Amino acid sequence: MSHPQLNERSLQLLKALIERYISDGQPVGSRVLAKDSDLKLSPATIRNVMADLEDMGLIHSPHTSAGRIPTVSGYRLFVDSLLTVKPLELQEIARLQGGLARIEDRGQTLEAASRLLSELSQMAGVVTLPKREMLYLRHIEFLPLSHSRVLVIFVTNEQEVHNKIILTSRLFSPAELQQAANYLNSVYSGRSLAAVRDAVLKELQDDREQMNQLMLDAIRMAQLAFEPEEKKEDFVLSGETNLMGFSELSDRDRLRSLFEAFSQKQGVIHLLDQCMKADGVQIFIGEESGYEAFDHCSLVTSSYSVSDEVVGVLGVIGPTRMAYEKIIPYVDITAKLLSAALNPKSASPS
Amino acid sequence: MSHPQLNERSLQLLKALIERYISDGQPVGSRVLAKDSDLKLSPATIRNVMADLEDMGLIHSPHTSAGRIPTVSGYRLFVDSLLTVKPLELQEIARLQGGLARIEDRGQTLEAASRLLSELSQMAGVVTLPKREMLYLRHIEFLPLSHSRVLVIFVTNEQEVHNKIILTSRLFSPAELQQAANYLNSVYSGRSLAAVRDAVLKELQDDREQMNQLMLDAIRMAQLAFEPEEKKEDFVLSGETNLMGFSELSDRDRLRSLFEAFSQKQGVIHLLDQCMKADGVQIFIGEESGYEAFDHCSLVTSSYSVSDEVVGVLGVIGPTRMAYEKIIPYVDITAKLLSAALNPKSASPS
DNA sequence: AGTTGGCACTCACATTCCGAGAGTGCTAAT
DNA sequence: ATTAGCACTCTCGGAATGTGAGTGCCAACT
Repeated sequence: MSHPQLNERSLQLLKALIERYISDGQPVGSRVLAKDSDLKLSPATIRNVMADLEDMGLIHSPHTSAGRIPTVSGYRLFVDSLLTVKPLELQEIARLQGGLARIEDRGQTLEAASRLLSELSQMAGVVTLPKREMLYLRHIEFLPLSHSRVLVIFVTNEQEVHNKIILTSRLFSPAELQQAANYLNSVYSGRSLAAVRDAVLKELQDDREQMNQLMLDAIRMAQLAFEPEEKKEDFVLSGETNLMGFSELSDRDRLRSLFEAFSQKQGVIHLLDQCMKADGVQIFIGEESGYEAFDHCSLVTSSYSVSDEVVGVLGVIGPTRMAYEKIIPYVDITAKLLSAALNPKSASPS
Repeated sequence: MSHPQLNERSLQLLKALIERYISDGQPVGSRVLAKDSDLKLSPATIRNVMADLEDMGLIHSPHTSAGRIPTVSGYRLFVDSLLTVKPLELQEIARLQGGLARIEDRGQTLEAASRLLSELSQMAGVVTLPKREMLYLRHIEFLPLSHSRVLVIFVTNEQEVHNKIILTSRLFSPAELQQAANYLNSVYSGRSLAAVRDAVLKELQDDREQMNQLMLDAIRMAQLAFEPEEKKEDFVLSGETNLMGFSELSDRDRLRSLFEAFSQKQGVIHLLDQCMKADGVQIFIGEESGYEAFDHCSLVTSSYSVSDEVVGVLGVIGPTRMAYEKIIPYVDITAKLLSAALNPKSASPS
């Protein structure tokens, strides 16, 4: 067979080439690769193999007389089958844990996680806010504003406060609002917001007969309060400026469209949402993400959870040429630490 | 006198030169200036004047055979004494007003103002969050969390909800917390947070005798809730990416340090705080701001107010070479519109 | 058949070298 | 005081050139 094929040796060379390129940033030529890899082969042989790899679309050369650099498929094969990740040392983990645990405010915890990611990776770190739906309701409160506007305040998961202004059909007295809140608290407290919403809808459809006016009002307000809001989704980004240092992104237009994507938020959120389904570490390389602004970036993500429910995603954004073997464990451990920090503390015997 | 002096003519030429440079971005030579200005002077004469202006440090040439560009002092003189701002057309104002008025959520209003600034100017817009101190308290509420942690929720100015977790000295029952909140609401509602804090401190010092335990507890909690937090200050930034288009900022390191300043926030906040004292439009040109990252930027700001109290600052950030005569009225009007949008609506006869 | 040395060839990149153009400062004339 | 004239300086763009890295292919070797 003169057809290109992926034998053990070519894979080994591909691996060596990509590792070299990741650490150097320079196209890798046959000569350096010959010295770099353990294989005892001459540059000429390596050239043959490299030609095969190029035919298979795993590497390419930017111009005739330069070495080769990995393509997206090359990176993909690399991270899927060739990569050897180094697990972190326990000592290191303990150190990181210290930075995340025991922060009172939730927003600050997320920010700390994001900053942690960016500092570890020297690239950009991102953490989505927890999906509202997945949080469980702890307490709800209504506060009358002017006219028939009512401020709804609800607390979830011990710490987080959300608020929203709703327009009610008629004017309610403070006492009425208080009663409505009491009712809702007694019935729905402890359930997830998604569950509450479903239950509320069902109540409204099913049996209006046996409900008194108070309950009906309360339910109606709850419906308004918990109707889904697309706009509210958000993420915390840190270390964006680190990305300006990388030559592959320092092109004016690329950098600009990347930062524009960051401030539009919407596209990034959509991309991150996709990562919530899969568990474990997930990777998008270059164009794989489908967002033009991310064409020259890779995204390494992992989801995090509260009470065993996946509620959000965090990750690292950097140039496709990144040290995946380090970034992957970083993202992995940060996701676990963040989950631990957000979870209701286990009962601690004093 | 052969000494350089600032007569009417040289000022007129300086003005023409700066206007030309702002619109073109190219160093301005004697020839173009001769044609540009209304003065009937030969290039040679202009050259003499320009040499004088250079001696006075108002302009300088980047190299021997280029035209002149304004220095910081040149710009300063320009904006202080030479600038002719065009007031906006009423029609234009009405259009802008539409975008800002009638947004329910306060956070969104600030964001809208920031975006408005960046869109009008095609540069970056910034709006500080209102100073907490200046807001008046509308309602306060305590919610027990685990152990002796208490979630304090307080509403200010009709719409804004703040919250904070405090650690109390002992465990309080929900009923006790309710009573404390009732007490505080009855006594302090309607006053500014700063006033509340002062009053609370005074209460604690003055006459412990005639207070019952309940009031004392309430006061203590209020003290914890309202103690000043430096960290909470923040601003809303939009259109940062517009800045990447300007050649004078496209230098990698400059751009990076600028964006780093944006994400550090602290320095920017400090700078903006200084603008709160002066009223009317205020301008920092280049190094005047004292922050290295802003060396090549100008900042045009104005303060905005709620209930006739200055509570925050907004402005535009761009390269020193900006169309001040347009930006100044933009910033001015946006500040006024934002103040109007935030103020308690005047009673509207339906 | 796979591997290797040799060799001609191709490019990107840095360096150098003009030439053109813009703009200045100075001086002498008005 | 203003201006025309002139020599001079300096940047910028393009062309020419050399260098070095790296390739592809072929023929020879194992």
